[in-house]
Amino acid sequence: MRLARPLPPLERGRGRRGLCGPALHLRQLLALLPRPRGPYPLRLPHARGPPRSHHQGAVSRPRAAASVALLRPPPRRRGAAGTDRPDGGARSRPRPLVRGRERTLVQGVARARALCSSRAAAFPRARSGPLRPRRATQAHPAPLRAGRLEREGHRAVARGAGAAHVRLIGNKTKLLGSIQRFLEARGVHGGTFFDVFAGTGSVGRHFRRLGYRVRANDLLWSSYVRQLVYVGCARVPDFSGLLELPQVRRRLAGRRGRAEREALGTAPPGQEDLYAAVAALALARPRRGLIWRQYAEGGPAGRLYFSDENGRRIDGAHEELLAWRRDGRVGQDGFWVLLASLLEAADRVANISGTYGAFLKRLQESAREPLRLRPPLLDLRSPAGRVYRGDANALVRRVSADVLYLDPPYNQRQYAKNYHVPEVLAELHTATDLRAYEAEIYGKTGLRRFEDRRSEYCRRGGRRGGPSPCEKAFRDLVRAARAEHIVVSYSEEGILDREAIGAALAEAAGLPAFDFERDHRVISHRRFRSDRNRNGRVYRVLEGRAPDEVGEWLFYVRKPRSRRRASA
DNA sequence: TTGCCTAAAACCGGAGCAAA
DNA sequence: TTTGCTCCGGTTTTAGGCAA
Repeated sequence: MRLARPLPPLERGRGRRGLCGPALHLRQLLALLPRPRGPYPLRLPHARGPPRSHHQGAVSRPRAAASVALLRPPPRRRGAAGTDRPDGGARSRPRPLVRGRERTLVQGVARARALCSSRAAAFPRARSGPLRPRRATQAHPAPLRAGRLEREGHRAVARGAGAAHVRLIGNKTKLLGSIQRFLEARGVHGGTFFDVFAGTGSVGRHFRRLGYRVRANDLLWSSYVRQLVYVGCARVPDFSGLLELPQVRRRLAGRRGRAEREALGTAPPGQEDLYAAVAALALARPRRGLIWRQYAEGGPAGRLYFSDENGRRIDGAHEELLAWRRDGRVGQDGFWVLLASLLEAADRVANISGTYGAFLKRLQESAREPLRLRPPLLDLRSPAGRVYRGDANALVRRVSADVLYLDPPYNQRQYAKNYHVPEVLAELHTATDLRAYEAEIYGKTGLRRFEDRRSEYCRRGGRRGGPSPCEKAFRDLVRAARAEHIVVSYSEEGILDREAIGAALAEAAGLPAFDFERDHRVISHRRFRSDRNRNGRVYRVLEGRAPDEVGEWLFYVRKPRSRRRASA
């Protein structure tokens, strides 16, 4: 595992991004499922934002509206699921919409018609069973869907033995294939790929599988730990020192140990020790530690993020893992792998409804399930990447790359505070004074201040017509970037508007203006909406779009060598 | 077709800040 | 001092996935 040198203390401000998703509920880890390629991008949740007065577009409105109308699915017959809903059958699949040079309008229309007419065949209902691999280079991009996993998502995975699982937040898009094609259409086929707001790291892992040398960064510990494992891990850590401990051997040889090991399934060649280590950790003696006290049922804080038993088991496993590291029984690599396994297991039994912004008042069924650790699915065939945990704007000045991928936060939610529980679990090993650390936990939901993990990209601000903190940070980042190819993924509903992003990229590349026709794409999908229409509430409908339709933007710019030197 | 379960965005109230 | 806006913390709802 190649670990980048830890960064100096983080300055307050720019470049923060939580799990981006996305997501601890960790936006994530699907890219490591056993398939060679496949677009499974994940996004962060939206926050409410002020209405946009108009839909800024590089394509004329009549043309866009025509495209949207043609891409709308045919009306569904009554009797099908959801057809009598006031939203007119919201269960219909989202409609892919790609504009621009890779597909002409005529081609797009023809494809849209084909898609609509063959929708049922193209997107059969998900069902359990073997998952079919999907190539990222397939002719049709995967449909985008709001806030849901595809078949390979958590439910299916959770049922499969030994598979990595994580509930995702905000994964409203499936963009990996689109990003890959977007780059390939511009002649980019390899080199170093820097995902500076990595979140779950799904994009970085995807490009790692394609042979890129990936650099991944995020500010959150919970994201960092996973990326050390899924992006930075080059080989299976050595657990021989742990497995020769008499108590560990006894534990694994016992009835529960054998059952636990069996439940994990067959280990891939060379990973038998990893599976045994995970089983040993899963059987750690439960303890009443910080997680139980602060976040579990029965704990004195009264926060219902975990059941009583799971809270104690998380504490027991965490404390045992720390002891193993302290005694030299596991090395740093092994520590990260086991910690990632624990983080994912805890996430699966968290009593929440998507984010950790609030716990549910009663334990939901999944939270009553016993904590189950699973070995992370390591990608050992692709080149290992480097992982950072730091300020994006500072880091792009230090780390050069062929491709810089930017997927900054685009809403006003600070992710550290929406995913504080996994963040606490992930960073707890860094606390030198546990009592002082615990004393800083406050509020109904057990937040920590996380001042060092606030992101300028979540700040709208900018009254009186001036640029927002978000826009300032973005302009600074692309100006300072030391990369030839810059790709930006951003939500249509985000803080930045299209013109601001284009202007910043043009300025960074020394262009008079950004060429939206050539280097900008919109991928359309359906917005997830949990609220019904009530009390006269009016939901924003973007101009030229169907109700609940929202787009994901892709931007590209090539930075000439002179600008890269100048910005360094 | 039914019904359970989950996701994740919206709601709401309050604090803080800057302009008028 | 008032007004209007952003930001934050806490909570809930329900569309849609999925299994039976």
